[in-house]
Amino acid sequence: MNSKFKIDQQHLLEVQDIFKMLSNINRLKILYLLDNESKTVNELVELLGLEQSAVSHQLRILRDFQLVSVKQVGKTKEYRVDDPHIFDIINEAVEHSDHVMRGANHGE
Amino acid sequence: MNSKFKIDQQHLLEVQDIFKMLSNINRLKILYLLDNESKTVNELVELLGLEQSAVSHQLRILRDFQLVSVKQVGKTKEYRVDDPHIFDIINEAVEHSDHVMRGANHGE
DNA sequence: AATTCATATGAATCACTCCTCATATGATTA
DNA sequence: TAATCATATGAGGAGTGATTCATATGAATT
Repeated sequence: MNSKFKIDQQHLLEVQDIFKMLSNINRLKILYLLDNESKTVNELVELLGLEQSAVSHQLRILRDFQLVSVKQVGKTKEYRVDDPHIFDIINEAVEHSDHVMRGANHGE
Repeated sequence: MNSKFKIDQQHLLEVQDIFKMLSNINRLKILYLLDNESKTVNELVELLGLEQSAVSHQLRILRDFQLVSVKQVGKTKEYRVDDPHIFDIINEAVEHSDHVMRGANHGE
């Protein structure tokens, strides 16, 4: 039998969706930019060099996953990361990336 | 400034690729099936209910990421997970999934 | 309330992913 | 070495994702 606990189809689909959501560099950048610091949509647009529309579309996805929260401030909206736990996953991937890079250097 | 260490474009692209690779339920299933236990391609085909070709295509991706290793055994090839560290990422996503589900129940 | 500033959304387009089909490669056995 | 079993690969097509363009909504200011 496998060492890891069995995981059902339902769980796997959720995990797949989380990874899909994280598999876009602009969403990753947005998460980093909004970590512990709120920013408006236009600020993100400037920082990322993307169309305002593109940023809004990505923010909608992050909102759907309840990763960011919004606060209306005057005419603008301030976004920030609402669920810092998401960085636990991202950081594991960063570590894996480092880990693999090290391995590649050794191997060749 | 942000609480998390800055991460450059290069790293972010690698992280994006890792998440892309993980954002497919069949690859996730294959990883679970090959964890601590080697299986042939045909065994995977049977267990997953996919075409042999589809399984081979996914195995190629997992090989490219050096997540699985292959050993020729007679006519068959035995695959197994080569880098169990990948489960650190997957397990974080599983936990996140649970975490979000709990949140949803509380909230509504 | 009309205008302006800020953000959101829908539709269209382009790119990419995954699967299937057909076929190739590669190892074993007759 | 011919045939067979096991796996790999390339091309093609359906579905999905990301971006852009145009426009809508919504709050604040005049």
